[in-house]
Amino acid sequence: MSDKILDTLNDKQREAVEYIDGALLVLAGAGSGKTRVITHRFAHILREKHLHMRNILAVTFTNKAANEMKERIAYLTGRDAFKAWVRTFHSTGLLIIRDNPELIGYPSNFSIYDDTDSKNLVKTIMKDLNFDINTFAPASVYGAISRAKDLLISAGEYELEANSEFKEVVSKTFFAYEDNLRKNRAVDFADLIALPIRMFRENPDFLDKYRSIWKYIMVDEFQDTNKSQYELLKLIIGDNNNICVVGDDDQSIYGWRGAVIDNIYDFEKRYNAKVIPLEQNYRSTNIILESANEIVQKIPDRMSKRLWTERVSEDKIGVMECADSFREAYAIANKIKEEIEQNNYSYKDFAVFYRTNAQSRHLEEAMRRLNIPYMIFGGQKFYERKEIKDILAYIKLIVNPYDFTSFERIINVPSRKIGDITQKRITGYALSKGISYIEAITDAKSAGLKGGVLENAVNLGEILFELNQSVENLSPTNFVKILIDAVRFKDYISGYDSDGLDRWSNVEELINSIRIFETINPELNIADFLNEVSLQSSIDDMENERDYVSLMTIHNAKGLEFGVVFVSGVVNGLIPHSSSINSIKEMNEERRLFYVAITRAKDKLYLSYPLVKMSYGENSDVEASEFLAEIPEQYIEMTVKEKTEFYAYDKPSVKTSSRNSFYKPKRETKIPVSQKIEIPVITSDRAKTAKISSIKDISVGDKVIHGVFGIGKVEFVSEKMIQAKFEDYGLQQIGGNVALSIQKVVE
DNA sequence: TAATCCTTTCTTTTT
DNA sequence: GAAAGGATTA
Repeated sequence: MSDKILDTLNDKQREAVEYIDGALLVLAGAGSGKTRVITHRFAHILREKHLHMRNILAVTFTNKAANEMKERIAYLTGRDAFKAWVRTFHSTGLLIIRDNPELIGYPSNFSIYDDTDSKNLVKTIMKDLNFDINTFAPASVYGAISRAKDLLISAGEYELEANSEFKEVVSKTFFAYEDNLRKNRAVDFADLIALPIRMFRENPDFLDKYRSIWKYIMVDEFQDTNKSQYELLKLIIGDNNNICVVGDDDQSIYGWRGAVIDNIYDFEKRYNAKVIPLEQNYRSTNIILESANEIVQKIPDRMSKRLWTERVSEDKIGVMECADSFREAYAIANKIKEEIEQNNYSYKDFAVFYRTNAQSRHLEEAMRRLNIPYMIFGGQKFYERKEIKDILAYIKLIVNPYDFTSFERIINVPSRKIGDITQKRITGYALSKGISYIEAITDAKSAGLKGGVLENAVNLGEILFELNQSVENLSPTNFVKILIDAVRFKDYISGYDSDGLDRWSNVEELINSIRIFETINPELNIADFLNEVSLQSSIDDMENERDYVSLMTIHNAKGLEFGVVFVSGVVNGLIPHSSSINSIKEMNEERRLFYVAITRAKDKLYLSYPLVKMSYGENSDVEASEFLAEIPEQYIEMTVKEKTEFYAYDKPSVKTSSRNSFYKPKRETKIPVSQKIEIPVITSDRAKTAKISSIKDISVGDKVIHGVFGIGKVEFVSEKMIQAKFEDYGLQQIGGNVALSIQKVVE
């Protein structure tokens, strides 16, 4: 009889799946089917041991991976895997804290600070402590604090080893930072792991509860766990040796975030684990795989494993030497078009990787001009856009009125004529009385505010108070709509700058995602939505239905695969990055990073590099990455080779910034005359639009453009609103400040 | 005292 | 080429 759990596996995979009791280390090379091993093993254990879904804990690094695993498990078991404990480390930690926050003295409505929030807090603290922000960057101080927390080092312990000026600054900031997190009733990312550890250590009963639930444990991407994550695991494991970790030391690329490869070696010894290497790669061709092997084999102390593949191909690795990164982007875009025409690929089969987010701009521009649908993952993430963070800060403050960082963020947004000095009055008042910021704003008179400023403050306080009372009662969508309306966010955002329309459409997208959240989780409120978004990662919302080219950093690409992969900016200074050249350890990580990039490719790989790179707004000459020379010559084919001797004209830009938009001649941009690649002249990639000053400028029959709905035709106009029919969204009513949300399309 | 404009600084990667 | 700090204006 056929068995879909075991039959489709190769010998090694099957061995790993069937090795149920005792510790197991699966050394899973790139593309060797590790997700398959985890999901099949999950299903197999359930069946063999007659367990409930909740009895197995599987930890991954992204929500996307978790969701895919749940789907696979559902398919394999024929059971509802929605409740399966397949989660990220951080969301597992959050769940444990939420289970009983009183154990660490937190209320149930605590806030979660993301990196930006935490950095802001550090900065405020450093200013308060009179530290020079120019000498000691708040970002690196926060980095030091969070690395310490990942190592489970407390502020007190850090202080003992603070033997430099920088470390002393960190130490003092660290104390205040922890103190402030508590006062703000907030936890940061590191706390999501560190606090559960504390809860478990201090409350054995609490730990026992989880130990009795989780009878089997699996961890994905184990090479990327840091000290605290490993500690948390050790606590959960206890005497139960039924733990399986899956990892690949060659793909460890998060050392800078505190990940320790040594965890793998330690695991093997500590638990006397059986080691099963998975060496057959099902993803890449022999040429791609052998080239990748060349890159990492120079790293000493690797765990022994040599990947092999049955996929033999004639296709060499395409190398593209381009005049500058602008032309590089066009070369890539053109190559994508060419591949699609010749080889029946669709856009989904392509990905372009880069080392730094800043590199995405040229690529984006090239994709747009050549009409290639694309999606950028990471970088300026949706939830990190200013307007979105502002609204989320409002919600955070309403849910947790003691949250200073959120208070500080929104107190003068939109402008309420409350500057630094007035703000300090309010915070001073709140702290001296021990009351929440919402109470302090509402009682701003006692804080010493007067006149219009006082009125503004009190008004805001009342809005926030009302909403605070309604967190449980209002549906998330209504909650956020009322909020946005009450603080006149639309008027503010629309008059913001020339991007006002874009920004407002982001806000509408936020409302939309809240609506979706509400539909999926009808019983949850806006506070639950906050928890969800704080832990979302950049590739989580990757969808399968639409056809587009994926653009992302190499770090974001881990775990993914594409038919054709482009790695751009393969120059010394980016890959390997200039900040790594002085450290052997970091150089090895750069190697692994390049290895990860290469091994994402199934059929074809292109490596491209510019001869001139823009940095600090200045052009400088660069050379091809030293790693490139390590790829065997017979595997390489030079597909594009441009020269840089000829300089023609300044490159045009699709979008000019609203400020400083006057023409400023820059250093000549190098564009060779003998150029095969065509830059299309685009008259307009958007409809030409004209701003209107009031609703009176619109009449029935006009074509209009709306940030979210796109282009539509006006069918009805009244004094206060218009109705228009949109291509994708049908008939929509637009009210409020119509002049700001709509523009006329000029034929 | 807040908002605006101009100058300076700085860019790795992210759950 | 953007974001953030500092000086200037209102």
